[in-house]
Amino acid sequence: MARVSVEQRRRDLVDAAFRVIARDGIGQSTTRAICAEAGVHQSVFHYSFRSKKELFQELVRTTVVAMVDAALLVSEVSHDPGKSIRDGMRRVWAEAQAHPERQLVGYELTTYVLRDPELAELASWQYEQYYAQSERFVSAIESAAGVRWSVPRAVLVRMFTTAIDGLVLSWLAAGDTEGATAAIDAFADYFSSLAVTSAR
Amino acid sequence: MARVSVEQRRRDLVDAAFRVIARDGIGQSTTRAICAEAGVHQSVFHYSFRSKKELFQELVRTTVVAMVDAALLVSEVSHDPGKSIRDGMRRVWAEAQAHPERQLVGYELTTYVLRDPELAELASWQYEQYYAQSERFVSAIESAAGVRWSVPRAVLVRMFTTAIDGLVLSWLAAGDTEGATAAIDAFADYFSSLAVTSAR
DNA sequence: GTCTATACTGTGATAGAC
DNA sequence: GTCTATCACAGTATAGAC
Repeated sequence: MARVSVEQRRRDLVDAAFRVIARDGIGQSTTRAICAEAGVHQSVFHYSFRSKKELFQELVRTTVVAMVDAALLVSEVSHDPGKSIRDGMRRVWAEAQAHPERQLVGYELTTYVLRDPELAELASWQYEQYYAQSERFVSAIESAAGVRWSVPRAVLVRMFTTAIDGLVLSWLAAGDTEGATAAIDAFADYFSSLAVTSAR
Repeated sequence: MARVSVEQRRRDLVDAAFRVIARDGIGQSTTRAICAEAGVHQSVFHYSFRSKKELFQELVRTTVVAMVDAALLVSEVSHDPGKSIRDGMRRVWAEAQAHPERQLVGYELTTYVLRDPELAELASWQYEQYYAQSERFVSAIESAAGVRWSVPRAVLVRMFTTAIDGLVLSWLAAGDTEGATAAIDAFADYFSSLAVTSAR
């Protein structure tokens, strides 16, 4: 094995850990399995990270950032708020369908960190990232379409995020693509109906 | 230890497993921890269940039934559809706040069984139970208030279930009670607005 | 800096004495 | 039916040779 920096080793192991969890689940993400996936000896683990917990902190951060980046393309917002919302939700929905394992990893990491007092703050951080991404999207629509909302923006953001998060989880579990898609569109119609032309 | 039937032993171990997971998380639910919680020796496990997986099958079934039973009291439906929906959502929300560990166990079991091909069908069964319970509630409102809905009933049921499921998960993670409550009420307003007087 | 070897504990599961 | 003892292996972590 080539000599690489500790920083690179840590990135390699975090990437390997994600692949192991995506493929086999968080219950199988042992230090041995992660090192095997990264192609290094198991003892490499403990001079790259002080503990398994330390790797998981980095793993949650990088995974959530990757999920958020993949989710919403604010650039695709138009003057039509209804179309923007529907397109945005469908885009996120298509992304989730394209990478279901990544979504499942997200839920596994949430429940995992909630069980460890030292990691639990990562769960709230994770959902704050989701809300922030939704808020950027909602704000972009406000600007592009010149609208406000008939509910507080924070409430809309919460409902928007919840609708997607809840539908993806239920779709992973129940596997009912048509029902989930119908619900996505119905939610999009509702959120669109909350837009009111801004009095200027 | 008193001699008890194998059926009783299985029930005891399933109950103990639930308590272990509720307290310490699914990652700590080893056969040893479960037997210690039940007050029996570890070797008791394997003449009550053929494997750990067999216990988990029973655990998922009993836990989901208990969650569904605790959720919605259909009896409290009135002639006012808006009030019925808001009260129903608040009741489920209060139940979730009263027993957050039980909710978390629900999410842990979902992701757990999704990772095991032999157990994965339990995840779809779980969400079918949720939908069925929501559907009973929606149907009760239809009858009591004499209304229909401006979207297909199945779509309303899906949105209703998703709103609660998603809000509980985000509340467990982010811990924002006020925000979640505001979103609950906003969703309730929306679902109420879907009621239309039945043409008879 | 890297890897081998290994410590030590925890894991599901089983055999066999009582 | 119950319990002790134990298996075979997987878990995190470390010491020390190179």
